[in-house]
Amino acid sequence: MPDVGFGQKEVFRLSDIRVRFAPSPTGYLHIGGARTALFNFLFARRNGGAFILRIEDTDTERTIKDSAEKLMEAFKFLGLQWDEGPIVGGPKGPYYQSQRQVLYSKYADQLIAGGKAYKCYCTPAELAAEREKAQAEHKAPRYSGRCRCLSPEQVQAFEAEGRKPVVRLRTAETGSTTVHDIIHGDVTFQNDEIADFVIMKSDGFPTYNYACVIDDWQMGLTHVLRADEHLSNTPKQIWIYEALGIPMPQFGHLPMILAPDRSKLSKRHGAQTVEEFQEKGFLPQAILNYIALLGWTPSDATKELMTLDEMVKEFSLDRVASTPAVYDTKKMTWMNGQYMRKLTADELLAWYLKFAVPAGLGTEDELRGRGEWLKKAVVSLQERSRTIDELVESSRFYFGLTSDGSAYDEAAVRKLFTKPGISGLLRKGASALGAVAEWNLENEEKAYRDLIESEGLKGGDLIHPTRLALTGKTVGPGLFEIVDILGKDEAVSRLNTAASYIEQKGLEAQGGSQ
RNA sequence: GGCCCCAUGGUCAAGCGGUUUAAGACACCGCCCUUUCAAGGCGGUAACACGGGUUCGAUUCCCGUUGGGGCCA
Repeated sequence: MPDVGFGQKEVFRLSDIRVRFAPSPTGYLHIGGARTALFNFLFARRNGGAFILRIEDTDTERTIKDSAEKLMEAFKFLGLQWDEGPIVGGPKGPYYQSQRQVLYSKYADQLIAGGKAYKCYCTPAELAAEREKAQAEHKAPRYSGRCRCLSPEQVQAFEAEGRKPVVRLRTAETGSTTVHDIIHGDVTFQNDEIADFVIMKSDGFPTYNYACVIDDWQMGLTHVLRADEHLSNTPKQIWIYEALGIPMPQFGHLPMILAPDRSKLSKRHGAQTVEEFQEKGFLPQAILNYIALLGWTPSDATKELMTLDEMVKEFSLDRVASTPAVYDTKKMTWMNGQYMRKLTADELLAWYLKFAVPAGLGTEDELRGRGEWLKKAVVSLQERSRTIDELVESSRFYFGLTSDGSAYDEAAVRKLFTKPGISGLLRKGASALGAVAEWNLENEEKAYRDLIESEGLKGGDLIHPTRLALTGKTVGPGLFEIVDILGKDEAVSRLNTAASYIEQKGLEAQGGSQ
């Protein structure tokens, strides 16, 4: 690569960079696709280029209704904004392949007229027979090329039979085709493996490889960064570029993201789409940060926590790995926790509200009406939650406990509510709190500490049962924080309720022998 | 089946021929802090798939084997 990297030429090229993400609308956006999109996005932003979104919806059988919209919603959620594509438009549209049919036909006709492609009338049955024969001979299944030179009479005969032709590209039987890949280096394929492949199907729709080339060219792409699974398709695409005599982009095949069982991501692997992680209460910045690290490392590999802006500044293709990565939800969950802790109280509350309403904790208006109180409650759980979902679940006790005792953790009841004298102690706690004149954290804690001292107890002897009485659980925020947020009346009431429950059930007698 | 890609701890991953007694993170296990749980701090267990070369010297380069993945149908 001579004279690259100096002077105006390089500067001009950098600002000219155009990349794309081109999903098929056949389902949700899984994290592999999201990662490919992210790398394209980062590469474009880093170099001041354009990031294009194109929907590859020519395979009408596999296209799932609304999934293009779902896909775009996932992009919106992640904050990956495309510069050209559906909704935003752009100079190279339309950005749905289904609306670009005339282009595919036009250039197919041009290829046929130029002798670079031809119509093939072979039936699926005939092709299957050929393929079986090849397999039996342990050869690559390869089209024989027998429709290459049909006479006008033969064509007429086939047409009369009502056969619908496909269009095949004429390829060479000898020699080789090399992909100059940014990630993998040169990868060479023998031409006899390629054969005359189909570019237009008998139903008039283009094949993936063909439509992809036409669009990548027409949209002026400089780089094609896509998943490794397409590396084997690339020599065919190169043949199309050459047959058309059009400029080729640079290719970069990104390592795949694999499921924990090391196979390709698919439905049976559980949570793996952006939508699913979104529903589980993952933050977009955590998802982005985590998937960025799958196949890429910043120059300081020990600095893992990065904002999108930082990633943009740091991104470079030569730090992209060529090895596939298995994703690990545990690490992503940890990272999500890290990001949750960085949120301001208001941001956290906003996220909380989105999840608390569907979780049945109240209507949006009701929750908003609890304003500052709710914010304090949510913040008290911030350091203890790794997802928004966890945050919401762990907040339930603030809204009330059922009075029949089912709110109390069973194992904890056996351990803490069976101590002789515990109900009386809880009632004393209730009185102590009830007597606090000015309700603030210091006074509440002092009242309780005084009680502990006068009873000759260790702190935990009273604190643990109190936590259980107040929250039904043994884990949670600091006790006095809980007391303070609950408020005097509620705290007193819950303590007395617990005491009554213990008395009614005769729990203390059960623990008497301890 | 043919072709292609890949190979450092359970996972991500640094390393790009000697500076390595092989970073760091997650997970796991201890300890500290502590009213619980988290968070935080400290420490620990754990890896260069195998076999040949090349080289004064290979985790790093080449070949093969094995394993994993993908594409074609």
